[in-house]
Amino acid sequence: MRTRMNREDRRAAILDTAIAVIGERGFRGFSIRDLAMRCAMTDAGLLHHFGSKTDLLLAVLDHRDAQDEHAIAALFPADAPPRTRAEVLRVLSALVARNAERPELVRLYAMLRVEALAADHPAHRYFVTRDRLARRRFAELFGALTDTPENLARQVLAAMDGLELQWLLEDRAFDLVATWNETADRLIA
Amino acid sequence: MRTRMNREDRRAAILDTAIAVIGERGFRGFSIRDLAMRCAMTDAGLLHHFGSKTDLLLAVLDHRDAQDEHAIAALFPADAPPRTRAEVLRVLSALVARNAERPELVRLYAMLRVEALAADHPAHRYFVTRDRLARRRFAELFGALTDTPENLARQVLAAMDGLELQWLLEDRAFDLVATWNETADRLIA
DNA sequence: GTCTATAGGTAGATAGAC
DNA sequence: GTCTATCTACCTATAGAC
Repeated sequence: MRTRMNREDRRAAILDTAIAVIGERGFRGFSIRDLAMRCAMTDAGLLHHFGSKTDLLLAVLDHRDAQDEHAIAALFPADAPPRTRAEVLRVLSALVARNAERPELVRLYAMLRVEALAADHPAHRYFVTRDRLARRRFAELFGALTDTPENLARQVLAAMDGLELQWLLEDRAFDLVATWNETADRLIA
Repeated sequence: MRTRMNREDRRAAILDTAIAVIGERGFRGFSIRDLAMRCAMTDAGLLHHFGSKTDLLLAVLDHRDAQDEHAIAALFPADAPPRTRAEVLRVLSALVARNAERPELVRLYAMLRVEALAADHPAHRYFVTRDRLARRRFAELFGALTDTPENLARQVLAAMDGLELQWLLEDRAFDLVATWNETADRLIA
């Protein structure tokens, strides 16, 4: 007796499982068949919803971006007001705290970002654009704090990503947010 | 007219090419056949030297460790003398400078470290052990500078790895060593 | 919307000739 | 030591039944 799902719910369920599977094995390392089994379907059934493996990957990334849009926009308002150091630290801490609640997502992006270094990877363009945007947003955030905001943005992003990966490597054995707050306090003048 | 190689030279040549190929596609993403072609051999010929794909990966890691042993030992002497802040910064800078000359190696380790998050990855144990050792060495290095050296070690390692990955993502468009020196100066009290 | 069946390709690994 | 040939297994994707 299987529960019937409508198109939207089924797609959403597949995408959620795909986040975990791709995060574990990478885009190249996972198979449609394996993902389909975890969704209690056949591979053909799954491909009915997403035409190809590549389309599935891009759908995962789009899906996540749509979900995160509001939260990100709230932290980085378009009118970009000048910020005090305390405000900046609070924004960064909130970002990390958000990620600390979504380890599968942190893992997905860590995996794909490295895999997508290869120019022929289907997510290569996506990550080039995404990282450029992240650097720009961070540089704007730091505009009032230093005369080389691009440089600081690079270092802060690197430290943040590095610490999140370390947190996964150590099986989340330390307090990510507390440790990040310490790093940020040292890194930002 | 092909150049004949003896066993040692052939193995070394394969391992060098494997560093590049695995760094580009990951362990799961590359094929023995592709690697063999880049070495101007067949897959069967290559497997004569390394019994299996997994054995090849472990041979790559062993090979690198043997090559790096001396350089690392010189930077982290076993008698572990107390260090001044300036000495510590110099050691870290030397480590990063060394990596800046070996981008294929940085990429290999970045790729494998993420891939090997999965417990069934053939290099999983290797990286668990390796990261623990790195944290211990760094903590020893920071012993005289702070009363929470393990905590600082984690943050410095994370920032270093994160910046090296950023450097690859941006196609080495910034000066890795200079940027790292700036980060380290801020991070280490 | 999900299935079975299958096409068509590529993978890792082995056997045996040279 | 390297080759050709081959085995077995798995992959993505499609066609068509229900």
